[in-house]
Amino acid sequence: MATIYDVARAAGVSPATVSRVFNGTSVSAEKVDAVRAAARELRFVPNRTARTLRRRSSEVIGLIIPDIENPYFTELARGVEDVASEAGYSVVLCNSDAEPAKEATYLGIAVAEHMSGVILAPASDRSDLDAIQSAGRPVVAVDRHADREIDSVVMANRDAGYAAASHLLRSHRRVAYIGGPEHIETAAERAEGWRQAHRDAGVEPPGELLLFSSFRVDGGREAMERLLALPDPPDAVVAGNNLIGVGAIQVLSEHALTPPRLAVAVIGGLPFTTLSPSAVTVVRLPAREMGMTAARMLLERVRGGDAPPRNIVLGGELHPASAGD
Amino acid sequence: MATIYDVARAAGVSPATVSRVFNGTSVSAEKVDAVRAAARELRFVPNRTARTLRRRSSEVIGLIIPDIENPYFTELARGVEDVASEAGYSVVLCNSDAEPAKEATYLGIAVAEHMSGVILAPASDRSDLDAIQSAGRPVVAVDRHADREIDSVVMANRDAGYAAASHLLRSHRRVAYIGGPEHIETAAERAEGWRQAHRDAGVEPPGELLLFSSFRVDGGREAMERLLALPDPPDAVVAGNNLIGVGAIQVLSEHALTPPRLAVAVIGGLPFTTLSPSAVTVVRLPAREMGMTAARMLLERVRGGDAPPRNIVLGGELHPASAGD
DNA sequence: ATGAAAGCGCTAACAG
DNA sequence: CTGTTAGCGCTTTCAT
Repeated sequence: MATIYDVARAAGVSPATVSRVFNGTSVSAEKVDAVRAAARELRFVPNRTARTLRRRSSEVIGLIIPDIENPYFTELARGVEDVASEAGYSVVLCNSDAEPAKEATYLGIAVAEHMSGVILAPASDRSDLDAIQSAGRPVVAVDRHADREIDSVVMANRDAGYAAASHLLRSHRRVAYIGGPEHIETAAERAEGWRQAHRDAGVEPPGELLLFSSFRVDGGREAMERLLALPDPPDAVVAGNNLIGVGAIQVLSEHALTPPRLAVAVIGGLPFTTLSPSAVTVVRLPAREMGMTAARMLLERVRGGDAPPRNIVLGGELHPASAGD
Repeated sequence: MATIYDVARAAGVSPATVSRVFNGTSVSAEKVDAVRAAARELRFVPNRTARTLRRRSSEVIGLIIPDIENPYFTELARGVEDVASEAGYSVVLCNSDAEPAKEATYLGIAVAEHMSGVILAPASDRSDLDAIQSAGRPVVAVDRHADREIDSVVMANRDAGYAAASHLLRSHRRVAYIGGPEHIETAAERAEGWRQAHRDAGVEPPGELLLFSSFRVDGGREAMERLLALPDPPDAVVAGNNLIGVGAIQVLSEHALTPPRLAVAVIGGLPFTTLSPSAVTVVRLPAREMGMTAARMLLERVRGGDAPPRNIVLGGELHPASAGD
């Protein structure tokens, strides 16, 4: 492990000059060459840890998401990564499992490792951002808002719920909604869209068709079973996210009600659906774009931007479309 | 950002003692208490960067995978993470996109950041491990072998291909295979299992039914289209991985051949399938276990284990089962 | 058991 | 443009 001292000696310059060469400050051409040659010769790799310690900041940004196995979040991660690596930042992906405790651990790591900033999909509405904020590290919230005034980028959840429900209401009488936990903002907002679509269609939202579950496959399964067991079951259903959609459709298939036998609209993409594209309606959520936007906002803050916090809502024009992602 | 010096002053001890308290070496009970109190008071968080610089090793392990959006790899990541965090290590997830150049970049970051070690799903058969190995950092290969003698854990790919094909051959005449790129070891081995199953069934493997494509959804789609266009199309197909399976089934659905109309066996889980569980045969690959095993092996090396490199093959007894993950 | 002191490798004033 | 120097915050001998 060669250091800048080794390189400096080999190139006949001072360590500072070596550092300058690797940081793009002005050095005479000949010395640059000498340093580069020596560095190559010695297989010199700058020690990032030392640099981070000195600079008190590293070129990595943290991304904390609640479920690394949910394609929605990996797509988001993709977006973050693309923008970040373009700008020379690495991103480290942390899985909070939707547990505030794990989230707190990772937030702690972020400050202890001097990460430049964090993009956080909050696990609860009470994320403790005190430590990281007082360390001066910017945080941007994605998917859900944090409990304080920080940059955030979220989906037009209400619109998505509205689009899905009103699409189904055009040709169906009893349109159910299966959402995530009611206390999660995204679930509540999408449900509100569902309600509004009913009202705008001149119908009172049927309370027994509104189910809050979990944003996971088993949540969708269990809720769908309950809906089918109703005395007067729905003839259409809005799935509050991709995984709920998967679970609901699985149950329908098991009951020989594979869509479009019973109509389904899913909020969020179905990247690995094996259904024919026309069978299910999808209201796509631009997760990748959300990641890219969040990354850009974060980098702006990292570079010292101090505009007032902005809240960006993505997907103003949500079109129900066929499945297939 | 309090430092150990601040804590030391507040607690009336030396910085060394504070360090000892946080590293579990012997310190008298009263000083421990004083230090802990002061640390809490000052909201002290040990600076990991400084520790890493001094110790020349950090408690993070790198995990480099070719496709973060493939559930197979996120499941693997889950396994790694569970074992690692249990042992007090964080894992940073890096997406090589199956590009050797990106892989090389991340390998470089791993040494520059003093990561304890790396778990690598090689993007090619010529990963350059010189730098990281000469830095003394252990590497364990997962999913595919590296081009040199290091610990590795892979799937019983041949068996998986064999199990899938022989299952289908019990009730079908023309069983195709769609695999990833032929030069990728996993693809080649699974194909070999498919061939062997034919021979054991007393049939010559039909060359026109063996297609090498890409390990992605579009690869599966395109190959399935080609198979259906054959003069004598197959009546069953083995998908070489989960994404190929998704693509193939999508195409089948579009041609009104939804499984089990045309029989499909998929190598690897179908976590988000929306098919009824009995429609598709799945030969499950224990990705999570692979991650856990790799993490354990890596940690052993990190702790100084110097046994000769081991090669672990997972899933000796692969049972074809119904879909649904 | 505890403290003093010397760095880990790099960067950023500050001179020159 | 270039070199000297002083740390970043922590761990770890080496004494005591």
